[in-house]
Amino acid sequence: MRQEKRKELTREKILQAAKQVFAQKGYAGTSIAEVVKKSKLARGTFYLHFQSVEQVLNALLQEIFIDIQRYLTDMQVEALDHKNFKLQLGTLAKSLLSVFQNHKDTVILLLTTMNSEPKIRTQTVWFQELMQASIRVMLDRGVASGRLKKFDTELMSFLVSGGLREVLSQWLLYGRYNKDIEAKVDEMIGIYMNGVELADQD
Amino acid sequence: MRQEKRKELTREKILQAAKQVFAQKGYAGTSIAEVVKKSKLARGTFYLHFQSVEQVLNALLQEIFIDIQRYLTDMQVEALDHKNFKLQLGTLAKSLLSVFQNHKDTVILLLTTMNSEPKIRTQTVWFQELMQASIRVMLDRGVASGRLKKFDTELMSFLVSGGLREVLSQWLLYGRYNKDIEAKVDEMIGIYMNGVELADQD
Amino acid sequence: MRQEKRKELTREKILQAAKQVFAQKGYAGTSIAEVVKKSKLARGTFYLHFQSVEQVLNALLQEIFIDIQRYLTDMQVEALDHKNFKLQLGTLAKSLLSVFQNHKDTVILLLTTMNSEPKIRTQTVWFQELMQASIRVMLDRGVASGRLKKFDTELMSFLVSGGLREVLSQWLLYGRYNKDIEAKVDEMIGIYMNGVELADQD
Amino acid sequence: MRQEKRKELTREKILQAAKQVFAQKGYAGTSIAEVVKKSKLARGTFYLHFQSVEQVLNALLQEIFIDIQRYLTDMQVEALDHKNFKLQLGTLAKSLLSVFQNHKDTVILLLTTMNSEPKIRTQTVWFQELMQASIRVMLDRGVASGRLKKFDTELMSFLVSGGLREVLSQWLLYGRYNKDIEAKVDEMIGIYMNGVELADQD
DNA sequence: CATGAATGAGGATTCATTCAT
DNA sequence: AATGAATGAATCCTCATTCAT
Repeated sequence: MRQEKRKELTREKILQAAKQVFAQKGYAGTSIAEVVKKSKLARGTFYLHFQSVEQVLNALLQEIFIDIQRYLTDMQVEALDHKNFKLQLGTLAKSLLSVFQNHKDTVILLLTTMNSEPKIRTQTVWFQELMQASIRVMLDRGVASGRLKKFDTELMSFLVSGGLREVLSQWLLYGRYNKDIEAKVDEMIGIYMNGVELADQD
Repeated sequence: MRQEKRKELTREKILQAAKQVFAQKGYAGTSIAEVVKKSKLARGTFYLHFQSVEQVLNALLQEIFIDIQRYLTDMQVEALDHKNFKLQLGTLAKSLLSVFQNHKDTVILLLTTMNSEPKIRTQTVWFQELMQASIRVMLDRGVASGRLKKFDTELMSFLVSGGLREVLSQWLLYGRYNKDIEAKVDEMIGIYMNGVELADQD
Repeated sequence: MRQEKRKELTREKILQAAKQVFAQKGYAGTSIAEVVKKSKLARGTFYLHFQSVEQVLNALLQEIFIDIQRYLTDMQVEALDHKNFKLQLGTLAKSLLSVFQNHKDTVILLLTTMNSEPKIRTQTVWFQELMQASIRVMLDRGVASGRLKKFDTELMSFLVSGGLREVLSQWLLYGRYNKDIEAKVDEMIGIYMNGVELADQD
Repeated sequence: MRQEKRKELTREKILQAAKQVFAQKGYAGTSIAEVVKKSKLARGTFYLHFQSVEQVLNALLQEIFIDIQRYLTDMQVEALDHKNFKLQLGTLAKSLLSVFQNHKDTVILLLTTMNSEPKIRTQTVWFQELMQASIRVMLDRGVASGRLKKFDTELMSFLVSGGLREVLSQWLLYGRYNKDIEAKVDEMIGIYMNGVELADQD
């Protein structure tokens, strides 16, 4: 019983060490050797828990996956039941932000590995697809309920997920919007909802 | 003179070989050894032209850089001189697309290396920043001239560049929109200009 | 008492697992790790019974050693007491064969480890030496009793043991003589006794 | 041109180093690391010439293969053309011995790897098969020409090759017959030809 | 007695880089 | 300018062995 605990602890040490090395050198620049060194465990111990750096990355991403999925699922379900569409949207977006902030290191890892090397891509596409699917479902419901114009919701899901990703990068990677990120969310929603063109235009 | 020509030719062989290996294994998975092997040149020859894989990547990106910059500069300069704002925008966007298509392999390389490992990031941020700056300048002029609402043009530049990147990825990486990419561009502009919300909403 | 039984059972599990791995990968290719894995016991348990793969090999060979020795001893003792030398020889050889067949896996192990790597050689020479000594004793008695020509019985013991080993290999390793092995034994005796040359030769 | 020479020299260094390590530790006990160490070359250099210890073994065995094959082929061709069968046989056997003596180290290697681990076996069976086939052809011709009795020549080829191998082992591995090996060859032929049983036996 | 997590030495393999030709 | 053999550092990975439970 105690032994299992110890094993779990060692595994956690590896994950934490990997997270640090990933942050420093990036995923591609991370060797098992370095993770081992940072973890202060023996070389062989690594292989008792993982078979490759890839598997460690997976384990780290999995941690965030569940949280994200829960929030996105909630968004879909509730999104349509209320009158104030935009307000609702803002609330949900902000709670999603808090998930990201709780897993800040992992999200950075996700942002920097997404869409990169072919080998890694497979491990991160689920995130993109989950985001896009969630957004699209919301949009489809918006269209069906008459709140939104009829337009290509798939294209829109790409625009929104791409925009979100970029803003997220600016926030977590480059430290922009550190304080007023929530205000920016409302502004984003405004832009997507009503556009940037002045109405009295030809 | 003959020798210079020969040297240039060898350099080109390396670049072409590297492009192929990048496409197959991704940037991080590419070793000098493999580029050399694909180029059918001698190991030592590589070092007469480049000092690292990183430099090869740079050389490849540089090729596209000039073209992109020219187009973006054109966009800025001309964007305001005409009445039909949206039409103008579409035209410019489409010509930018053709640049991307001409350098398809390199753009894919750019898409998969952007925002990734710290070491590589430095070599690709210029692209993002150039795009965002260009977009922002256009938006600022639009605001100044009264065509666009007053809003955070920096935020908008992030949204647009992120959205564009995602659509570009879907197009070049995953083969979506292979035929109707131009139609989609107009749709994107429509969304950003007028939003997706139906006007008569409470 | 219960515990001793249990211990013996565990030891047997290890031996059986090792036998299988030996058959698959050969002695040199066998690691403790693999034996442990096949035995489904814990890594540490192995060391309670053996200290190395070498010791396991020894234990396996020992099993066959006693049986072989008994038969060979019998051969020596009885070989001279009867008139019909060749018939007697055949009978003894065939009973030896049945010993080999009962320990088929172990004999294969013996055949493939004999005369190989220096470290292993020491564990298998006893077999060769036992065989050769037994044969030689028989031959010496044959010479002494006037049944056999006077010749180098040591050399002959090498020829016979070598020949036997090869036929054994063909039988157990390569599946030849699966059915008529006993007939072949008589043929072998005939050859060694009377040679292959036609008598009326110059 | 000079460079090729150098490469060949390095290859030879590796082969010589390997030969020494094989002799000391046996094939199975030989690691690339040790061969490299003994050769005083860099670790990476090994891989420019061979991919595994197995390949080195092959290269060493190949050297002897050609010589052996030539002698054995000669034996077959000439064996029947002369009257004095036994004398002829002795002469050929002795010249084969000189081949073995010239490649003493490699023959020892061959003797200790033959019939051993499955992986290695494939690389040495050719030797056994070549020997047995050569012997059998000779025997078949002897039978056909009426010099030899009608018997199972395949079985006999096993007996002779096995016997030879054992005598060879005694000679090269254990240092027996260092001086009178040639006399022993004649004795062996005598035994195989005429048997050991005294003629006036029932 | 049995377990299995942890260890770290050692061997395999790759790779960027140098240098004599 | 081009070649490619050689280098050795760095990484990957396995294995025998220990030890607390």
